[in-house]
Amino acid sequence: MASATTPVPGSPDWWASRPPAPTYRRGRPPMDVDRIIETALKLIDEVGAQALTLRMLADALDSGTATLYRHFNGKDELLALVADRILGEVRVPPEESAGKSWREAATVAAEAFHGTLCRHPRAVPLLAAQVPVGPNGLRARERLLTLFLSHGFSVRLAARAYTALGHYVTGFAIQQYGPGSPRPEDQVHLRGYYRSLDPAAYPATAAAADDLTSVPLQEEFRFGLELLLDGLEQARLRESQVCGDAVER
Amino acid sequence: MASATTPVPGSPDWWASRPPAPTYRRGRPPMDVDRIIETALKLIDEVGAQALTLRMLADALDSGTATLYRHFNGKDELLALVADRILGEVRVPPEESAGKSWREAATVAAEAFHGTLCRHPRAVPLLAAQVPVGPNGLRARERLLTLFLSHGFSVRLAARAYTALGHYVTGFAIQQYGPGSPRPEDQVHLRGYYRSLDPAAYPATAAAADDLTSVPLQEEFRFGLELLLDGLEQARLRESQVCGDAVER
DNA sequence: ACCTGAACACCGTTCAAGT
DNA sequence: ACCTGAACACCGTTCAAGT
Repeated sequence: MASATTPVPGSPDWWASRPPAPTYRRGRPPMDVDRIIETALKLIDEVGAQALTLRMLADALDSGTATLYRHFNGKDELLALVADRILGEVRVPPEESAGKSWREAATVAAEAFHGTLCRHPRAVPLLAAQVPVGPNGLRARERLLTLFLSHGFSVRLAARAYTALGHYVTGFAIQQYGPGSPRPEDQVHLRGYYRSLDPAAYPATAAAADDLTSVPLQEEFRFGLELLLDGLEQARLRESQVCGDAVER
Repeated sequence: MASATTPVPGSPDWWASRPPAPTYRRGRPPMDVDRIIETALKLIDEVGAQALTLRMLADALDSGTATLYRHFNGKDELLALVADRILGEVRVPPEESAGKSWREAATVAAEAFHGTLCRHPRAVPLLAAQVPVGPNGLRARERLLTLFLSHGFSVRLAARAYTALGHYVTGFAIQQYGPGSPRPEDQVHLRGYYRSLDPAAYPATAAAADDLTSVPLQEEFRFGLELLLDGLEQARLRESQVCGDAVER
């Protein structure tokens, strides 16, 4: 029943089959694989994950493509490692969340995640492509789940809240930075496009042209986030009314 | 200021530069480009957009790769056409929305969109990668905006509601069907993985392992959608309280 | 006028030969 | 034991030669 094939890079099985700590072989410095990932991320930020070439990466490292294969088994593995590397950049100040409500803390966490994605726009498709289960992905998931649980969410609702928030942030970022809209000034282009449409055929779109495009994306992100949190607030109230039990104090 | 380069396939400029009607040249039947897209979609459903090869497509059409270039300028253009083709599959029964509330109608629309994405799981990255401004994308946007406007939403709120819903559906689908989780049985794998984690290091994730993975994804989709609609309902109430004016009847 | 075989530059990947 | 030049199969794309 269980397949004997190599696990898909980025999948749970793949991460589980990796050496637990960053592959310290013998007494050599651990610079190797980290430096490759760091350089790959820098190149991806410049040209995009699609356009990144192993030859390009090898050149930047003053090496050859064959050498890269001593540290990972192909480009897919490299991209999975880079994706988790980016997740490791998300910084949520833990001291802040102490005195704050779950809602404030969730807002800070979602915006920290979104901010990190904004710093690596060309890498967003990497993050959106799969459920992040690398070490840094696990850490982020754990932190967010703990946040909800510690504020009285049931396990069930906490799990759903995490998934909904994660989907929203990555979904938003990929539409914001997808390959179809690489330039920031595309909003203006898009507005002109909506305006130029036949008002008879597209009355609503033409009327909403400005509102569809003029809103700063940061503000738009906040708006959708507030919608989700409003909904979560109601779900939590419903839950505590029906069951009357908080999971923990 | 304006660049003289070829517009990016899938961008507004690119769509605008295309022949408005499906390129009827002379009196030849319009089967050509449509048949290519149809065949490409079938192949993408089987092997994924990444693995689709122009040679593979040409073979399936009993032709050569060079012939394909007579109908579009490269693979990116083909993929943009396929993406809009998929959007054209979304069917929202218009008669249904007549007697329904905006909330019911929005639910039907979101689930129709989600259902279409579920029928083409391997093509989802195509849809998530950019703002859809092809003819079918425009049609869907127009329909949804009209829905909100006709139920008293302000233009501003309607635009944001559309964006939030669209982000949610595509964001959800890409996480559901991304290349990292191609198989349906991966949920079970993922649960085993969460359970196998060190409970000391990941107490919340281990505790929520079942809730993170056992929920049917269809139900999970509904849950997040309800959250969004709850939030929209509140935003609409706030809006009508403050302004006191409905846009139209 | 339209189609296409054959080539081109380049990709990810492999391996035998180096040190 | 570790590295890597050089090759391999194959990709998207082009163009001169066919009909």
